[in-house]
Amino acid sequence: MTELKQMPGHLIRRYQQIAVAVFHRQVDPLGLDLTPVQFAALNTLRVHKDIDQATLAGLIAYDRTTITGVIDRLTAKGLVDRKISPTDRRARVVSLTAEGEAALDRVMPAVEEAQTVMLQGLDAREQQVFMELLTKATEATNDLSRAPLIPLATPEPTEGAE
Amino acid sequence: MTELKQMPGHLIRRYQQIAVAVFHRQVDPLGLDLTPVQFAALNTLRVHKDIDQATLAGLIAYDRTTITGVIDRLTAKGLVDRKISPTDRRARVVSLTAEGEAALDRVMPAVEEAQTVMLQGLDAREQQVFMELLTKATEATNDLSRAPLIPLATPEPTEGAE
DNA sequence: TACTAATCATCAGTATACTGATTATCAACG
DNA sequence: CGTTGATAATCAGTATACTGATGATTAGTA
Repeated sequence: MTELKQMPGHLIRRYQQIAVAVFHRQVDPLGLDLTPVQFAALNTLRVHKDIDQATLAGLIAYDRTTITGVIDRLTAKGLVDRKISPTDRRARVVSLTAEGEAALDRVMPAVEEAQTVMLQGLDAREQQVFMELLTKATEATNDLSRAPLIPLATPEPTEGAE
Repeated sequence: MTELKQMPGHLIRRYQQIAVAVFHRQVDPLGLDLTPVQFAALNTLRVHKDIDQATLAGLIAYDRTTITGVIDRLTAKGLVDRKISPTDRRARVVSLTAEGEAALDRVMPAVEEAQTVMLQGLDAREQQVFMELLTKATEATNDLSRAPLIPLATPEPTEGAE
């Protein structure tokens, strides 16, 4: 496998660059000045209210260091609010502002369209297979990343199945 | 598709981060101080001798701006040589040094192992399907990137095809 | 309680990637 | 030959990502 174009790592890097370009192509015309990472943070904060930065990082597989800057910028834009946790003074609890909520509503359709564009080379069946295999490959190697995905602890741990 | 984990863009970003981590896990112990992008450049320069930076960028789908820094660092390490093109004084012709060649030889097995690790969650059949679909999806969206893959002009242009 | 280990956020430094601008050079054309 | 447009490389500025370190705080424990 000395051929670069046959290496998964190389293809993934290229595809990620394309994903970012497609995101901006869809989102920038809205004039919202959001990046893919910033969108992911906003989207997650709508579902999980009042979580600290470390938890947020785990939910989206960010590096803890990276998220400091991301939240800095989202705060500067007034889209999120960051304050010291009342239960742990080390932690910073992040939450969406009303502006953040509105921005998320506006950007959502564009982001969904971007996902469609990303997969435009594949037919419906291929898209499904691709997403399944990508999910499977990612889950199997999740722990090899410095910033693994860390789901919230589920209240009821299902025995046997994980 | 409001679920982040179902968005191809999000999964691709995660998988790319994993790819980088796996690369370093395999390569760093060799003490070579190479990044995935630097490896791709070296690997391509072995196949294509004496090409300028713009051509190299096209062959690996780099941004022209990015490659300036990459070649800077590879030059500083003594792995590549950069000189003004004898036929076009705007262009810089890049070539592997003997040290670059040796580094590439040393790092190659580690990089190949990294590709295997990346795909460890998939069986042989799934790996093949995944790579095919990833290649197809990437090719279909190549032109949406600021840094598309630009193959070398083939000597014989196939008629009919665009 | 005092000590130690762990955790949260942040900082410093480096390496991709991007946008947009600039300089040097080349190509094309009248 | 001179002007115009395109191209190669680079620079300035911003945003991820990473490594490794630090300060503040919490948790665990003797």
